Amino acid sequence: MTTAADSKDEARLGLRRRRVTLHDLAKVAGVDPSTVSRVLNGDRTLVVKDETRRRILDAVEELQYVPNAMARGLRRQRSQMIGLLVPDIANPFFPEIILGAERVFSEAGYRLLLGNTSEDPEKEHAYVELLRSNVVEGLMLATAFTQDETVEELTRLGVPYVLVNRAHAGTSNYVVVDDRVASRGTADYLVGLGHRRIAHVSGPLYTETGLARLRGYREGLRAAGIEYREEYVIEGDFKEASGARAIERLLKLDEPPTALLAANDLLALGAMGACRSLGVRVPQDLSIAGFNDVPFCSMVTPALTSVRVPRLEMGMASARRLLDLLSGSDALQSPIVLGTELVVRDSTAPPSR
Amino acid sequence: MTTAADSKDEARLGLRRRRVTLHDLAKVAGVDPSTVSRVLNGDRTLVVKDETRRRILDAVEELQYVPNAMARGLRRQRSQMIGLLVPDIANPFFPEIILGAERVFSEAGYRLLLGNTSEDPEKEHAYVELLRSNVVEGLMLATAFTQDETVEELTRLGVPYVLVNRAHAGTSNYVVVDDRVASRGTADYLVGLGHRRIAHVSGPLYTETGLARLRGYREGLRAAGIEYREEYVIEGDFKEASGARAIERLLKLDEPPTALLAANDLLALGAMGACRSLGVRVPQDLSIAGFNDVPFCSMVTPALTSVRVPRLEMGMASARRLLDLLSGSDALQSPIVLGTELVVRDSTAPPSR
DNA sequence: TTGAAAGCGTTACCAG
DNA sequence: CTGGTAACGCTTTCAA
Repeated sequence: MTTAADSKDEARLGLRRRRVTLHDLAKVAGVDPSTVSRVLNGDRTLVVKDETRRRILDAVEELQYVPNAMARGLRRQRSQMIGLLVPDIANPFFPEIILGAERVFSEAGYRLLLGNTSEDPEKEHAYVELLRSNVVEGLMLATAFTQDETVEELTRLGVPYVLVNRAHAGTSNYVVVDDRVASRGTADYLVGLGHRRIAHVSGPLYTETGLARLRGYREGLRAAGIEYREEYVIEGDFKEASGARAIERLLKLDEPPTALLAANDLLALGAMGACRSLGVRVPQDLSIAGFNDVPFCSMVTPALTSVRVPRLEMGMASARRLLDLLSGSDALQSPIVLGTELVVRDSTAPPSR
Repeated sequence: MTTAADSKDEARLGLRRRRVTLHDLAKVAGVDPSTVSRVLNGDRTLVVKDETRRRILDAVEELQYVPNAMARGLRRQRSQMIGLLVPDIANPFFPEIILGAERVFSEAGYRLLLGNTSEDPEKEHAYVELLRSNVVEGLMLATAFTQDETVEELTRLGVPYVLVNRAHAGTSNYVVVDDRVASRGTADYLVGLGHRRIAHVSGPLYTETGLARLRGYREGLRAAGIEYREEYVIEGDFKEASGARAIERLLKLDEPPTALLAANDLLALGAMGACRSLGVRVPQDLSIAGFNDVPFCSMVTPALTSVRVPRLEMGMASARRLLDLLSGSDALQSPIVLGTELVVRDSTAPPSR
């Protein structure tokens, strides 16, 4: 018992005392380390005498024992960590995805290693190495601009990964929304308001999302019997500035549009800003709709009509899928497609002309 | 050489082949594992024959060897990981802090484990355990509502940690801005515009930041010889709704204020929203200033005047301090206080009455 | 029901 | 300059 007491004093002493190991604990409890391990891992198959268990648990309390995760990980070949890669945490699209993932993972006893790739392929690759070095057991990629190369490398390595908000031909482990259908829905809505001259600022057309949203737009117009006008479609880059630039060009046309379907909220916001400085009123002179429904949509004036993407759900679903993969369920599951919803606010109205 | 070739074929085969260890590598290179280790760790003191080095490096390429981080960590007693705790990633105040920290840490070869505490003391405590279990080497706490208990426990344990945007008596390892001075600056500015009836929606008064900003406000008024009016100060909780509630009460007063100094941007935004629905024009009828300058300040209409807090810098400085701590520099450093700047936008103007 | 021993994949020390 | 060997702290057979 003196051992225990001494240790306690040591603990009070504080600062950087040697870590308590299973060994110390076993000595204090008067049993073998392996027995301690069994008790601590709640091994239900092996039965342990009640009194022994008691003694061990007491010792744990006494010594404030916490197992060393690296030793355990090395032995078990599991780190209990997941890597989550995002292109830019500051982009309001991602935090909720992270939140959703964190919720599911922490519930399952996994920790989250966060990586901001800044859309840099090298950084991205560094995180693949992390997987190979057993730092993480799986990877969640929320990086839309990802080099396909990375995805292919992961597939080749045969390691567990899931794609968030992005599809890929080589896998079915991804969670997305149907961008085409959602975009089509917004187009339909604008048509329903009475608009005929509807423009579109797209995302980069080398991204899946950019393309799909453009397709949805075209589909909506076609269904309404509205002729496609090339000058009404401008390729942007998902950032504010290109939305502003687009609107400036559109308003110079002989027949300017009465509505704008932007491929994301930032583009819409940029467009709104440009309208303000040009003295064009939204929605009276021009209706604007965005995509993603990031938090600021409801904060700007006029509040922005947008497509709600269930980001929290997306993060959670992706995490669950990855967990499935990790538990070795080899059953090939199909991609997960989540539903969207058009949130109508104040930036859209019937055309006044 | 056959071994190497075989391994290569195995690699092409892909899927879940056994990990390559230092042993395999040593065999292929025809040297002892310890020699490989020396070469790979770039030990400059020990000299290695060029040809040996060459052979080893070739083998690394050949086998695509990546060291096992857990084995290394166990041996070296270092995980190369830092835990970063935030109360809520979705709060726009935090992403940039995370970004700054990530930048510094990844440069230094550390990885970031992200923890969302949701202001839940239990979760917070779970992350302290992570430290004790050697998962992370240090902790960065960006949680303003943190129980003091946690900080004290960390101090007692003698482990490396740093506080972000929050001071604490028991330590000098924190990075903050001078909230009082910044708040005072905004008050001075409003006074300078000609306002005399200036109200304040504070943060929770059990937070350091909440208190300090209130003090700055009072100081500014006192310096201008403006009498303190109790009914002009309302305690909020840093969230939109309480900003709205506050403004409703303030506008019912016999002498409603002509300016509002909000303790953060969310409060200011809530106030702005309430003004809109009450038909009160900003800034003509009421000037509003916020605090933190989160990204949406420049996006709302009218754009919100606010105090810029160097969040990226804050994340970086905190990370650097933690790195210092980790490298065992025992030199007691003083707290880091970063400068702020008032960003004047469209939500503030001279009083019209 | 418990103990002993053999690793997990590294690194660091000591010989040679 | 390089090889052997003993840990790091834990889990998991295999015996007893």
